[in-house]
Amino acid sequence: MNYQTLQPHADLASLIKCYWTLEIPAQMEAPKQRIVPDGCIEMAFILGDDIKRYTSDTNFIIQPRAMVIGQITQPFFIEPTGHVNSFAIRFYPYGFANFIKIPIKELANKETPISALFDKKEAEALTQKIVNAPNTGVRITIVEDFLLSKLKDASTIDRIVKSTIDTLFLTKGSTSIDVIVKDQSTRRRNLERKFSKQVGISPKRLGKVFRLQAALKMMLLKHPENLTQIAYESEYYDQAHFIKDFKELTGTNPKEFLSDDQMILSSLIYSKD
DNA sequence: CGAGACCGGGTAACTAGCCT
DNA sequence: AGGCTAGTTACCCGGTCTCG
Repeated sequence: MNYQTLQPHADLASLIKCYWTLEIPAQMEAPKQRIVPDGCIEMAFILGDDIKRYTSDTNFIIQPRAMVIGQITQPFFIEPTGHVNSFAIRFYPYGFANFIKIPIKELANKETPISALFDKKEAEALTQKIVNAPNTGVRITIVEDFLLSKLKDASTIDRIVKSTIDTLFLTKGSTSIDVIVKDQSTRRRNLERKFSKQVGISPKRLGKVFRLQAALKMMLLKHPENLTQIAYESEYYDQAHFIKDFKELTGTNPKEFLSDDQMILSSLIYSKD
């Protein structure tokens, strides 16, 4: 397995967190991978064999080979059908809205083919170029040229949205929205509207995702003595609350998650910065 | 039987539709 | 954009379950 992350060009660094590539040779029994929400929006190109995404225990769809995955608020289960070779762009929560015309809310919890987001011919041309490119460096150049040409006004990230997200991230989602609104020159309703437009999910929901990510990181890196400790350190009011959120966002409970090597592996892959 | 893991219900906080 | 309000979700705190 080969997972790599790369940094974006300075002009796009405010919108793009990183690029990543993943290569895994075909396995006889390719395991299902669990993808946990991380608050980011991804544009992904599948360069290897098809990837299935389960929509229930038994039903699945084949993911589009060039797609955008919006905010997710539930776990995604994917499964390779052969060898894995993916190239993806990870956008900050507010980083993708400026590139498209349709409300970003419509991208949540699913894959959208890029042909549905941009001019069809343009999208096809981009996909072809990415597929045919000799290496990741060239792919990044292609994608950056494309994105820069689509970026109408680079300075349109709403400052209030950005500072709200920063606050939520720094406090692991524990700051109440009321407190955030008090410090800003905006009303609650207005902040929600801005989030809906720029991020695609509500402020509270994004905070929830950040808090879970903080807890996950702690669980994976620290090898905790007990889970109660993790709950408190990641700003959960109590264990009950921690477990409830954990189950909602990852599909399993914390103990089970820690005891399954495969889950740990896949969440490390997808959550690494 | 004690400690950690987990569940459920009432209330406070949040979200979203509609009106101005 | 701001304000009101109904419906929804999260918080908090009570409890049970499981395992040594």
